Amino acid sequence: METPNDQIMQRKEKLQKLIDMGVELYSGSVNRSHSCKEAVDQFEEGHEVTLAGRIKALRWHGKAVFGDLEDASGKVQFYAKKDAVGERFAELSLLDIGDILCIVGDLFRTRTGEVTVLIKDFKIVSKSLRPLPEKWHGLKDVEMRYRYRYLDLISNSDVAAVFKRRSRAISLIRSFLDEKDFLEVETPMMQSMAGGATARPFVTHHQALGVDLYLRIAPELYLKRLIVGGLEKIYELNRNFRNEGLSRFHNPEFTMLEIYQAYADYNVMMNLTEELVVFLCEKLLDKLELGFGDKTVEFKPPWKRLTFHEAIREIAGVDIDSESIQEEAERIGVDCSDCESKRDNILNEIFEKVVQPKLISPTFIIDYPSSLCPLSRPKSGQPELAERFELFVLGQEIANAYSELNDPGIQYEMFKKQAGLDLKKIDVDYVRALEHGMPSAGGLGIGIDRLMMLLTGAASIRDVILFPQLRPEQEKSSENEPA
RNA sequence: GGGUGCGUAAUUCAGAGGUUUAGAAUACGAAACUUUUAAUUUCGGAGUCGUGGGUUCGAAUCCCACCGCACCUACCA
Repeated sequence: METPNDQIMQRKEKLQKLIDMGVELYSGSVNRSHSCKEAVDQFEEGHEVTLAGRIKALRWHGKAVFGDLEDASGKVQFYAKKDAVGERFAELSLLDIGDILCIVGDLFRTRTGEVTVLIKDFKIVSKSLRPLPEKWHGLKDVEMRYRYRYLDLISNSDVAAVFKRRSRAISLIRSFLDEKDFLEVETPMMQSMAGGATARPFVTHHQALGVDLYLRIAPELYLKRLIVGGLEKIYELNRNFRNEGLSRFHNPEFTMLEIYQAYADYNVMMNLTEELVVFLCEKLLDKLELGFGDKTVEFKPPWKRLTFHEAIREIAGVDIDSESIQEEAERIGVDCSDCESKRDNILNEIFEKVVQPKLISPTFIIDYPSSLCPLSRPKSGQPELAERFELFVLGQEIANAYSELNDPGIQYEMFKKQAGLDLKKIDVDYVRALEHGMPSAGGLGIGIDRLMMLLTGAASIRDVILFPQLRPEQEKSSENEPA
């Protein structure tokens, strides 16, 4: 019922004119001789180049026009004049900002010294039917930036840089681990039981098998099966899915790096974590000190390592030997109403509320009370502590690691406790695998999206995920229909 | 789930203490211009002020509901 806006109408009219003129649009491959950047960097007066890209600006001068052509490498100016293109000038006059254009021409420098292509021949590769966002403020509306990421990428030049850095980081992680003889593996994302973490899963259904399947919340139990199978050093770098709330730090699907190493323990994984993150900082940023607002994060190793109890004593200033830890908590204003008066729960509450936000530069917190982490191996000689660490940076958890539990008896008891009465929820095959004997092992998980937030200075996880989860777009009007 | 804030042209933003026809810039159309580069000059078109109700002589503006988004908070490895 509504008419599309007049700019779309005008562009459609231009498209029709081009068609009427017999111009072939939306055609096939284009053989470029250079990228825009190469054309500028390798400038040679009079040298012919064939370039292609999106028109980002047009400056008309009657029977001549200057424009900016942009491809993935950068921008180059082109210049077309009626003398040089003859009657095809009419075709040029139907160009719009946003059109995809292939140009053939000779390089020259304008009187201000800018490298420019003097167009001899050209081809409209694709006509743009919708106007681009405003040229110097770019696209600001965050909803539109996430929803229409292509527009964000076209109009905000720094966005591509974030995702290029992310891609480079992923590639560096692989080469770092491959170099150390870790084997990259792929385990099921559709699992008949969603194990390895406690989170609400997404459910789907397999028609042919007639069973419900869960999108994995963690690859952990499959990776450990591979440790049983003798693959000693493995990692998986891929998506996990958790059916929980969205926030600045949570997206329903997120990228996780999990690494397992047989015969290692959490100390080995701690060193590996430190080495990996320092490696990434050096390769990606060429520095180990990052500023975030008024805070400075110092990645220079060795990183601070505090036991859970030390952290609470030193950072929260709590007397952890106190008779009444509850009183201590209340003294520093921590609400423990949900802690069921359990000492470890209260300590955990103090840790999360008071200690964690103060962990700015990378800090390993080690040796958690066993009761807080049933899935890890008790510390030898101190069964009340778990061989586990978490890495915190800027108050956010970045990594989590354990000396893995490999006792099938204890594992089975843990599963039974978690499953309650529903014994069908127990991954008996995993217990069976452990019964065949699993080497001691260190296991490490690193949240890649949060790590990328650090490495790009992003304030929201949505700034490091190309297409973050949003509520599906509503059918509002013909605005949404194809132009 | 709870709280706070925001939603005005294709885009970036003004306007909010109630008053003629809701402004600006970019973008778009017309005219001039064959070395401009945020091109310039002149003219023009473009908006159901998120949606729906209410108060009022009169609402973009005040009130209510809904929709969408953001932030905080809660839940959650």
